[in-house]
Amino acid sequence: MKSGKGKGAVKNSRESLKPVDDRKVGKRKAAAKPDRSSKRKTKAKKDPNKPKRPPSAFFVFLEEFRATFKKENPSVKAVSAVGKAGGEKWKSMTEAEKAPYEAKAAKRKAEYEKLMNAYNKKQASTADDGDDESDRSKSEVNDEDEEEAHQEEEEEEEEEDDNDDDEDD
DNA sequence: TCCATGATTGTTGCT
DNA sequence: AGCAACAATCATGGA
Repeated sequence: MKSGKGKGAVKNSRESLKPVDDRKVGKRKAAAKPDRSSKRKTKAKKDPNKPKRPPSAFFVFLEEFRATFKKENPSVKAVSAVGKAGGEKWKSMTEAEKAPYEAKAAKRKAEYEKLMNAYNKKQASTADDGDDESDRSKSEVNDEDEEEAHQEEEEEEEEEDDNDDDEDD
């Protein structure tokens, strides 16, 4: 299935020349904030209900990749090893392969929005703390009754039509 | 003892 | 419209 659907777009994705762009990010990790008060993750204020960001397709793929990678490399210890390997492979994968991951990521995002809604409500409900009143928008949610339409399964299966006579790069 | 960092890319949120 | 920070992971190091 490696051929998959060339789609003609396969010609590109040759940026493998450079393992990493100049992004380097340097300090993108977690806002080096000398706030030891926080338990973990450097930040993470005291928002128990604050939904974390939905994992991108790459992260979804990474979750599975980590298992596989570790399985083949049980000796691996550095997280960067999986990150590099995963990133490299991710770039190697075609959009068709990333599609299922993106689909899951998209779903994850939908849940995130839902959680965000509930979180907003909670915030509005407990808008008691006087930490900062600057944030007054709050979205003005519709008070009570928010439970509705939870399970919204919409599996849009992307049929993978294998075009064998596709040119393999 | 315990938190932060490292490395990947994507996505979200704020300005 | 663009930039910045954060999402998981896990061993290791620094304080």
